Amino acid sequence: MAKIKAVKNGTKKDVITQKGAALFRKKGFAATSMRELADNIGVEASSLYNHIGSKSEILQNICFKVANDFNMHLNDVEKKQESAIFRLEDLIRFHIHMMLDTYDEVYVANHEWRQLEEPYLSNFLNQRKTYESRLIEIVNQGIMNGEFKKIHPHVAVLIILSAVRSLEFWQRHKKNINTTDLVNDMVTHLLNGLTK
Amino acid sequence: MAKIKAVKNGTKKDVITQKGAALFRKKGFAATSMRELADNIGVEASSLYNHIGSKSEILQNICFKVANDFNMHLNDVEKKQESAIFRLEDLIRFHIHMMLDTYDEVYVANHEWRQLEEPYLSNFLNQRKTYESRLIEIVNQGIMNGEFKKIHPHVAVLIILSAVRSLEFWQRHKKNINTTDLVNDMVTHLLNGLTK
DNA sequence: CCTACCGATCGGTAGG
DNA sequence: CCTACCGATCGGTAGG
Repeated sequence: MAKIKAVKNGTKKDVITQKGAALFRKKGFAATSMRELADNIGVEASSLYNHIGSKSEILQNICFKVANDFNMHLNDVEKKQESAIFRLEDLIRFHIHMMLDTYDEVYVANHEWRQLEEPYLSNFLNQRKTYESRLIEIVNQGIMNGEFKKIHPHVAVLIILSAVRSLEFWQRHKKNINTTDLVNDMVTHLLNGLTK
Repeated sequence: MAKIKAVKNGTKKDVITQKGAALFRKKGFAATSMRELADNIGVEASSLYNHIGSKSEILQNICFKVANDFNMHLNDVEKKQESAIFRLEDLIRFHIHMMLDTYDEVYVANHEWRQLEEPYLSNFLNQRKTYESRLIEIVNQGIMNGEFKKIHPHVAVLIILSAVRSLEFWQRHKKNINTTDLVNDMVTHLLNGLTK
């Protein structure tokens, strides 16, 4: 039974979304054709439309799934009411975890959101802006507490978010350093430059 | 005379490259049509081909121009034989400067290189890998010197390169913080987390 | 899920 | 630099 659960990838729609994410990451959304995606799955292009409404819809599914995962986790972190440094480390570790475990989806959400159509584009950007503001608020609290250096919280958040995105390049180096070392080194670099 | 120099943007080919960079950044390479680019310049699509050989060639010009600028500057920095921390700060400031001054081109080189065709794709990736290795060597020297903490130099370089890329999101915040503050805060965050 | 097909748009060329 | 046009490919639909 465990085997069946491990093998199945959910509905056909889920398969299309996953294969779509893998192709969109490798070639970009606009440069990937529905025929290519269909080939990759093993059906004709027209058959895809029994499970999804349009090519755009695949991109929407990917982007909003990723946004939702990050928002949900941030909700949890905010509820904890721990120190700012604890919450920030939790968030950094979650970002790294998401990047390593759902690489294609996160990559596509980071790079191809520009190809979303309205109103999805505006909605996505709003969500991202809100997420960023909530991170800034956490850093701000840490500055008030005296946990962090007095730098612009905006700049600190930009650096942290970008640093975790650097794992996009990680595939090449996977062999040389193990994940635990990587996460610890990253947290050290990012936080010890921020904590007093 | 100064006015003429300020107005002219070089050859028509340069205009095409610049307008191309602006459009490729906003919409992506694959999602930008030659008719759109031509409209933007104020000619018919077919007229573009008097100045450039193909759509791909525009992307090549952008990516290799950017790669060259970074390589040339790194050559200068390596010649200086200063402390590792001095050279690293110089490099960080140069990256920030490039990002702020030639935003479209750097953005496109960072995001759309995937759309390059062979042999340009391989060549570009090789250049990037070499550039990264040279930065790692600088950090490594700093660790040997005792200037830097003992973290994986690879991880440090990934964080630094990603952090300077975060300026891609900077446009939105330009009004709130001035550039000098930004650069200083960024250098502080990145280096004080790295220096003993 | 497939065959057959649509109108639109693409990058690019010929010829002046 | 433009008009006129090309073959190829695109996302998507009809109908079974």
